[in-house]
Formats: sequence, C-alpha cells, structure tokens
Amino acid sequence: MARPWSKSSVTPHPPAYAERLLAWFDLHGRHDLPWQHPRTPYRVWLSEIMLQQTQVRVVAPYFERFVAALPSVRALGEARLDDVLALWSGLGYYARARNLHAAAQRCIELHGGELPRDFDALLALPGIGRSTAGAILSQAWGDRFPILDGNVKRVLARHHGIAGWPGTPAVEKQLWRIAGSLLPDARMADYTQAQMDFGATLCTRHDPACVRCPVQDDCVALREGRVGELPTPKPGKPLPERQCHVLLSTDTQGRVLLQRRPPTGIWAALWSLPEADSHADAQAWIDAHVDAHGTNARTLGAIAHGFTHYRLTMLPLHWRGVAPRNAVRDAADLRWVSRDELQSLGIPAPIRKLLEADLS
DNA sequence: AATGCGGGGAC
DNA sequence: GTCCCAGCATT
Repeated sequence: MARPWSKSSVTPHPPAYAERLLAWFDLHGRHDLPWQHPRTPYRVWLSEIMLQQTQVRVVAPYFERFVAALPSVRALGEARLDDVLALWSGLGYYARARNLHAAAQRCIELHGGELPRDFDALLALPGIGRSTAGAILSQAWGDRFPILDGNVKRVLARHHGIAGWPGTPAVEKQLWRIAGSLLPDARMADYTQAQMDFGATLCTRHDPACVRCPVQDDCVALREGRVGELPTPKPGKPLPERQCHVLLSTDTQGRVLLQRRPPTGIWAALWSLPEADSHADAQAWIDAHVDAHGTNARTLGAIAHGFTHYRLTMLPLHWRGVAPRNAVRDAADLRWVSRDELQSLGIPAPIRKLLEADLS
C-alpha cells in the first residue's frame, strides 16, 4: 500500500518522527494545562519539579496554589522555607521543595532573580537534572535540548525496540542518544510537550492505542509484537528460596509411590512425590512407609521451579527396589502407580518431568 | 550500580 | 496487595 507521503511529495522520505508527533499533538495533545498559560520560565520550572514522579492530575491543584502564593523566582527565594513546605505539603518528595527554595535563592544571587537560560547553569541548581534542564530550556525558550523522562523512555524503548530496564545506565545512555537524534528544527516547546502527552495518553504503559499511533509505521515493538513487553520492567526483588527433598520410591516392577497432596495450598489435591525438609526426615519417612531393605538413596539432579511468591528447589532422592508395606496399601493418600497410569493422574509438571526422565 | 525519597493512581 | 509515575541526589 502506498504511503501518503510517497505520492505527491518531492522527497521520498516519510515525515520525520518529530513532524508526525507534532501533527498528532496539534490535534490530540493537552493544550490547557495550568503551567501552559502563561508558559513562563518560572512556571515551567515549578511544574517540571512538581511533576517529577508525580502525575498531572495530582500536581495541578498544588501548582495553582503555589504559583498564586509565590508568583516569581524572587518571591520564592525570599519566602520562608516553612511556607514553601506548607505549599508542598501532601505532594511528597519534600527534598524537591527544599531544592526549589535553595535554587531560587541562588538565582537571586547569581542570575538577577531569574532562571538562567543556560544548560550548565540550570544543571548546577539543586533539584534540576539533565532531563529537567532540557524540559525547561525547550519549553520556556524553544531551545533545542532533549528530555528523557518516564514517558520518553517508554516510547523510545518501544519505537526502537530497546530491551533492558531503562534504569540501567547502558540503556539510558542509548535512549538519550536516540532522544537527541530525533529533535525537530523548530517548535521545540511543543515537541517536548508532545512527547509527554503522547506517552501519557496514547503510548501508555498498559494497553497503548497503537491503532491511533502517529508513528506506528516504523515502531519496532509493534512490528515485532513486543509492545507488551517493552520497556523491560524493573527487576523485582529476588523471591525467597525454599528447598525440599522429594522422595522417589520405585519397586521391582517399575511402579512409583505417589502421595496425594493436601486439598489446599500449592498443587492442591494433585498426586506428587512425598516431601521432606531434611535428609534425615526423608529417611525416617521411608523407614516408616516402605521396606527399603536398608539400601541408601541415590541423589538425582535438582529441580528448580518458580512460583509467584517463592522459588522452590526440589532435591530428589531415589530408593530402588523397595517393597510396599501392608499399611501403605491401605493409606488413602498413598498409591503405587505404574508408568502407564501416570498419564491419567493429575501430577505437577516438574514432578511429571522428573518421573518421565527417571522411569524411562 | 543501587537506594532513598512519598503520596496517589491504576490494576 | 503490586507496580509505576514529567527524577534527582547520594552512596
């Protein structure tokens, strides 16, 4: 199918990424956020700080109150810290408010009571990092600097198919490079806002609206069906480890002794191998339930299995040629099972795998 | 490279 | 309950 741009344009190239994003922004972007009217450096700065790790809906009322009480850099710098913190109360991350206050005072000392229009000078102010400095310069002045917040990370990770958690320096470095390579020649303020609106309302974390996406044609994640798995989520805390022995008893006819699990909990009511916490417990169980003729167990290879809330390592112990005791024949939850019967029983997958590997 | 910082929203 | 959010500073 012909691309719209390949018909009439003298250039064979599709519109640049930024151009498509800006066209989307004009139609579907957010144009009435409190800090956009008027879009002064002070208001942009304040909004960017408030919006760090904080959602737009939460920030809006705080922004209105704050800027009404302290309408300028100078007013902020000359206010008492307690009053600044009171205006911040409830927003969280209070270091942001302390940094804001200190930065305003430094602007009074060094920059005539205004925010400097200089990347390094902004970066030197407390609370302003690389992304916030870029956001301020681009939004307040239209200067050509990239941003890399959570929205942009998610969008670029998908659009360029970047795997790996964006919190790692290697991935972040790559994303910064891409972000810097996509900047338009004009409309930087709108472009910065467009990226954030795009990430917040269309290329969302869950259920992004790829059908309506202005850059779907060259989205790697969409093409490769990886939208749902990008960006790679932050690695969670390691799950607790549990370990147990599983007791494999086989008789001379190749039958195996299975035990029905309790009706609740993991693998409820399935047929599995008896479990024991320790080697000694395992031996005691064997002595009590089968006649192993005093033979020792053979150790089989460990089985690792992951649950949602812990990881289980099963250490199989194998007694061969054991004979059933009379009592065992009557126990309701114990059963000698031939190989052929295994497939008709409900058996946990890792246990079944062990049995099939060992009995074959 | 990993953590602390905070409250709220979405699921 | 979990995970994430218009990040940055500190270790």
